[in-house]
Amino acid sequence: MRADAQRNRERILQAAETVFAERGASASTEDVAELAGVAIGTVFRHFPTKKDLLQAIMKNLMARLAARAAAEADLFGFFDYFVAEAASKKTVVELLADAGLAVEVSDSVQQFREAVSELLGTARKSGAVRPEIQVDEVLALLTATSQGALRAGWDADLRRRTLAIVYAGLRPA
Amino acid sequence: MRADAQRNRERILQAAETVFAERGASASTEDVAELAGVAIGTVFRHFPTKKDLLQAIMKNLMARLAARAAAEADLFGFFDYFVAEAASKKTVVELLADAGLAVEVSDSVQQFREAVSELLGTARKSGAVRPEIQVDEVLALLTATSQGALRAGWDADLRRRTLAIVYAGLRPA
Amino acid sequence: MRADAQRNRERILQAAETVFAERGASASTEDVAELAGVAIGTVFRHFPTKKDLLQAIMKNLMARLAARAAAEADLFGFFDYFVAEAASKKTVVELLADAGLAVEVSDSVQQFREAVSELLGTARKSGAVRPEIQVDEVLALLTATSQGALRAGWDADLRRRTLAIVYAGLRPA
Amino acid sequence: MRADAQRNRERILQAAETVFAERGASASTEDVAELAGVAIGTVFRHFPTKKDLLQAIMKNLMARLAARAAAEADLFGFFDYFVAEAASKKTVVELLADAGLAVEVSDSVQQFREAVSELLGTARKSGAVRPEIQVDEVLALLTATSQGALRAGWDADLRRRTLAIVYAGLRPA
DNA sequence: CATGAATGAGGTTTCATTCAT
DNA sequence: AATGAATGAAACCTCATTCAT
Repeated sequence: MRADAQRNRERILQAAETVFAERGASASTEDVAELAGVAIGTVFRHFPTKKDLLQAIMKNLMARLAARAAAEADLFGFFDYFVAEAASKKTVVELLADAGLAVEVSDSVQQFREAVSELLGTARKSGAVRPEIQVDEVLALLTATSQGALRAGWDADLRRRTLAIVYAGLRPA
Repeated sequence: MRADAQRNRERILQAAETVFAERGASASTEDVAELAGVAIGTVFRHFPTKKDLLQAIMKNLMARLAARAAAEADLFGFFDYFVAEAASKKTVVELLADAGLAVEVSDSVQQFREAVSELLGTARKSGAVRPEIQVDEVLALLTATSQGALRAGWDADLRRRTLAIVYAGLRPA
Repeated sequence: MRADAQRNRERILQAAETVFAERGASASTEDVAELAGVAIGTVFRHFPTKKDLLQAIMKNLMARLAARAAAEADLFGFFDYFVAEAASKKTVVELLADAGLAVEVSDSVQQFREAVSELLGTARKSGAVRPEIQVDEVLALLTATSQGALRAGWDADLRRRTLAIVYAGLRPA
Repeated sequence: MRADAQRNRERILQAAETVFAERGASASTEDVAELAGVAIGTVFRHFPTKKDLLQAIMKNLMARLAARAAAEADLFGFFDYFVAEAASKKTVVELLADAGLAVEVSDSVQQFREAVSELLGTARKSGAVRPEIQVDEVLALLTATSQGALRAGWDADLRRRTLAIVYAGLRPA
């Protein structure tokens, strides 16, 4: 791929993330093109369908989240970060949870899952989380609370109180 | 309203609930009309805009949920029911969480909130839930887990394990 | 026709005149029914198509104008009245000028024409109007200036100055 | 703009003028597209709303009329031309008189007004028109007679006789 | 490769007219 | 006769996708 094509690809992804984050996945591809500063044809050359574009964003996002999770030491800290982020990103969570798209980004999802699994292992060892809790439940709670935070527009205080309950549920009695 | 009109209104609402539950709020009004067995004009006579139709569904739903909550004795039992229901209804949860629509159905939302508040009061008195927990957090968790159950397609077992964590978080230590 | 049916017919005509005068001939029949205080079906029972309703209004109007013209002594006075009226009635003029409708109201048009002809005769005899001017031109100028007054929104002063020119054109040199 | 796009834009404008001239401003955009030989989307790409399309026609028309007025030496000659043209163009006159649209084409209207003003000046100087007559009245008469010619379907002879009266009104006694 | 104009299916909404109540 | 709910064609407009330039 030529250097300028690569540059375009990245600008499109960046623009798409912004646009879809602000207006949801039903925002138009034309708006993405405009923000990216390219013509609509260029978007479709890089991502043949809108679905492809959404998947690419998702992949990108999962990779970043996995990196973040890998760099983080504390499960609850990561949880806080993740849910706070979700509150400001519409698509992130829409896509995270949408099984229809998830199938074809399984690689990045897998990496993300492993990073969270790692954090969970540490948390269990340190006694911060009950030993019988598995990564699936943690991911489920992560998804659920992100969605809630995003779609119901929790304020910072409600978010804190709600997560406190979830954390209490994860801790040993 | 004439009897036949009333009957149609209900068939439309029923059809709309089904259609939007299956394909989300972006399904077409035309499909609703077809399933209801009426012409498109009839849908728009009863609900002048698509938004009106969505709001009517929402109102309906909240009323049913409030009734269910009022009839239920146990907070956790209601929680189980609610989240299981959500798993099979796309719109329910989309709408529940969408503030844009919520504004004009606030009456029914209010009733629902009160029914949940009642359950929470009972649960607190019986010692099943910590006294400092408020109705906002319970609603937040309800929304969050419904969304999760719905959008991420949790199976029955994952749902059970995830809710178990939430319940543990609500109980006194 | 039963007395109540007759009453309804008149209320509908009255309402139609108001509604179409305010919002033009593209206003909806439903709005006419509402203002008349009858159901839409009643409007269509009395006037099987919208065109019929418009024609009936036109007929009504022409009769009133003919009466007014017959009662008036001075051509220019009638002209003033007519154009001032037009300025506040959308449909009047739309319909007056629309040949498509005019065909089937020719009776009333004929009466109106004769009333104007009468006024013109008087004006010619008194020397206020040149003898070679015929009723067709007077009607043409009547239509033209009404349309202008209506659609271009002439204010009272512009109307006066414009009509003054027309009157000067009608008078002997 | 690409050459083909420019060509399409012009074909659409041309088609729109024809269609609206024949059937009035309530003719459908779809019919315009068909006559222009483009898809409906193309019309809306060039003119995002129907109103925009109507305004563009209006602008076009005013420019042509202004050019014609500027090229003409004689006020009465221009008047003849204008009213004869109107007789074959529905929209021309509908739009000319419709203040709702006029607001945003004021530039072209202004140019047209000035061209007529110029002709009027010449006519006054040559003694063909009374000195106290202003451009507003001339424009008013232009609008009025165009509307009349158009909507009432004056034939060539009636048009001539009617305009003769108007011209007599404009001339010094 | 990039551009951006063109396509056309599909969505929401309006409204004259019909017809069961 | 009156009612008003139902019909469905037709209007405007959007947007994912294709393709000539």
